[in-house]
Amino acid sequence: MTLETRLSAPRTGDHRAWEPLTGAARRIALEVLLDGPLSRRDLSRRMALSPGSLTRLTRPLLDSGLLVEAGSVEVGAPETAADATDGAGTSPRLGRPAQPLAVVPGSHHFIGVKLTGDHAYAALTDLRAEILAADDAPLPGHEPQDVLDVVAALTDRLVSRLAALSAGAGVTGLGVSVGGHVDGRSVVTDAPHLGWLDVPLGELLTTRTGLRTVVENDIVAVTEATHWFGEGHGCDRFALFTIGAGIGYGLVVHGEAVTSPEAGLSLLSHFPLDATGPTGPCGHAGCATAMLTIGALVTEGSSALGREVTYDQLLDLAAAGDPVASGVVDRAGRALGRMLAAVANLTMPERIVLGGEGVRLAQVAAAAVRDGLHHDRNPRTRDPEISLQSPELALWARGAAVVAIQSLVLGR
Amino acid sequence: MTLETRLSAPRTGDHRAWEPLTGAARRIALEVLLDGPLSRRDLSRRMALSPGSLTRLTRPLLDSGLLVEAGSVEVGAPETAADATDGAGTSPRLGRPAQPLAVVPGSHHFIGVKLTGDHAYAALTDLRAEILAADDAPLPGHEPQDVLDVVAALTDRLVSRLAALSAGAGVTGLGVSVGGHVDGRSVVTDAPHLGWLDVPLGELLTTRTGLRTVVENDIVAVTEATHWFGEGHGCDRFALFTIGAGIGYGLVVHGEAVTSPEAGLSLLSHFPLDATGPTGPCGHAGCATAMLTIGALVTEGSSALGREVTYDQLLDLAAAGDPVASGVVDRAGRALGRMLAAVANLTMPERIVLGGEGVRLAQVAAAAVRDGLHHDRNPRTRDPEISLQSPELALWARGAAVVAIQSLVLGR
DNA sequence: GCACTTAGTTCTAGTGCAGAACTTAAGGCG
DNA sequence: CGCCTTAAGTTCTGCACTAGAACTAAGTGC
Repeated sequence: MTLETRLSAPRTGDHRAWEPLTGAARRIALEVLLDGPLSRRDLSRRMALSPGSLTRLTRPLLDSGLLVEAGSVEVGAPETAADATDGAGTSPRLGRPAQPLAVVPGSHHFIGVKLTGDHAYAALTDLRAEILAADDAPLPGHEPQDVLDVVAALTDRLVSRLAALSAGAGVTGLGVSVGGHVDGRSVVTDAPHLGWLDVPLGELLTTRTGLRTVVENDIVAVTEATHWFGEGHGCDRFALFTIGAGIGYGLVVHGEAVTSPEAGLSLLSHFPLDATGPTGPCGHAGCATAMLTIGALVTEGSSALGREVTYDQLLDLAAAGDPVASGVVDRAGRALGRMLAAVANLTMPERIVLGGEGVRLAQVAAAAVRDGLHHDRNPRTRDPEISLQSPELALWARGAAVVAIQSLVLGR
Repeated sequence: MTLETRLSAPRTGDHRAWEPLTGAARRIALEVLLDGPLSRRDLSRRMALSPGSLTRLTRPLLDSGLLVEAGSVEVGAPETAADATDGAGTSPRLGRPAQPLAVVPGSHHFIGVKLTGDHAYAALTDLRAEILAADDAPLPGHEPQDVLDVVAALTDRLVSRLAALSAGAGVTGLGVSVGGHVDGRSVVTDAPHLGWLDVPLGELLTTRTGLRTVVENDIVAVTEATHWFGEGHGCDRFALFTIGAGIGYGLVVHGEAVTSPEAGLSLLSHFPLDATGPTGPCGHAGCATAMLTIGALVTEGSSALGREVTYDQLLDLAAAGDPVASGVVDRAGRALGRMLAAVANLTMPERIVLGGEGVRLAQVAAAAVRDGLHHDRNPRTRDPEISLQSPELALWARGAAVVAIQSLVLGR
């Protein structure tokens, strides 16, 4: 160990900065990373540690460049950060002002790649999962070798982009997400869209790119991103429901994502929502796929209107009051509401986050969604908070990057 | 502290035995309580502690009489316990034999009371939640005073029974469960069946009985009992679904019960299961209440058969092959299957535990339940394990006792 | 300027853990 | 029968981390 320490020069931002962290120091870094600038006093309260311990524990974190005292530094938006902290606290503005600690987002960088059946979407992020650059490429084939080539090429390009943005900075980790089942954040045991069974993608990419690589199911990855840095932040229990080409569903309970072997199986695709609804390709009448996916709505809308419309055109028409389009959209909205009622009844979340490329449905058909939600809910309940996520595709790649961030920060 | 130690004579089974426990010692006691006899070696592996620490930490637990070395003692079934441990391990039967540690179940006793709108059911249990005696009494009224009187009378009677069973033993804690919402395991904020709003039942009973008292929602309490000592034991994620006069639903995720403010609201009562089903008192067609409760099935069965039948008679007829009874029962079984599919799809449990007085439906209509389950499940999924719980009413009171046990063991 | 309040630091004593060496209790084997 | 092997459990020592007290720092209000 002493040998290794001597050999590797302690550069600022070196990813080794995390590794020797003891339990308490790790937790401090994690708290500050997730909950923005926090003073030592805040931390001592949160973690039930004495003030003295905080001085001792934070010093190496500051020395290593992972944290800074946000009061005296210009990272990102200095005043905003300071204001937020001051305003948020019990701020009697008395006594010595607190010295909030913040992570230096640029101290580490990560790359996330989301794989679909025919394309790879990549994003470069900082330690707080802010997207600095994005890129994508088609997959020439489904052989693991094809995918390795594409991911390596995307990674190379983003590494160069990062070098251009800030000289000397390197990438700490790579995260890859894929539809299907992933074991131990490393082995793709079953990915139907790629036709893969037991491909050790993590290992293959670690040797190919030289980056510490983790792999996770795509919806689990987005759920983690939503939990750590997104609309589910600070929530002990929330559900993520995405609408797009398909239906996605992720669950966080007790501050931790549920990662069952079934988490990647698109369990809600055939959830029954409207017995009188159209029948999807699966043969189920009025199932979630037939009622809510973009494809289903485009088909329904085009047939009802007597002409081909895109998803956005359909929603625009409904928003403008077109009765035919509204009929189609409201019916879907009502089905969405009943879906959310089922989620709320069975998982009791504090919040439900809606996302995916088709999330605009929830805005346009907001009243119908509420209707459907209340129809299947006990009137004594309070509605869960409902947050909408941006429909950007880059969020899927960001999810993969967050898994890489977690791997570093949690040390596993 | 030294003073206090000197003042309180260290009696065996004194409930103070738990209180000075430090974090690690508490966890050891908890592991041994929940996972039966464990050797120090087992514990050191589970808790990532050195063998030396185990010696140090277990000594006071043995001295206080909370634990015993199960190899040299006759508690309950000595040979069975020893065999189980030996058989379970990697048992190469080489080297020094492990000395399993076990809790002394009789070192503490608890009373649990379940309140309904018109009755109180009480149970006396040991530290492992085994029921030693049961009792019950009608409630003369809904005033808190009426309920206090009944609970105090039942408690007195069970304390006497305990004294008769084992001289000198006392009761460590009292748990009370009630349908409705309970705050902080103490205050009944809303109990519709009793017409209560914000009754500080925990405090009232603590002063009235002199026992450390905790209060919890009834279904949460049964869920905790199932989790710690019942069919959900050892499960990281499971759902409990009870069929009786109403529908009950509890959820454990990441080894912890979900206790949202909504957990006691009977959220699944109106869950839609069969659009063509009968309409319940709530006005929903084919909701869980209308399809699955004992009352609904008795009504359906009696009307279909043209004569009054009891629940058990209906199930007997169906089991014997009566086509009319089978029609009613299978339809309910199928609805139950679809209910379980929804639970499985949305919460991804390892196991679903079925309980309640009407649980026999799941046995008699097993094939229909499987049908309904598969109808709404992705064929790539594996069925969750399904366990049946005894339909005994005493389990509800046991649940209340378990909450009292938890209060002591977890120190909150 | 001075008291007051709260944040953060320094120092010391004590706790609790790991790790190594040792003891104990079995089976295997010549 | 005695010795070796294996694995569980114990004892002891050093170390890492923590709490707590006393102290310093940096502001506000009078």
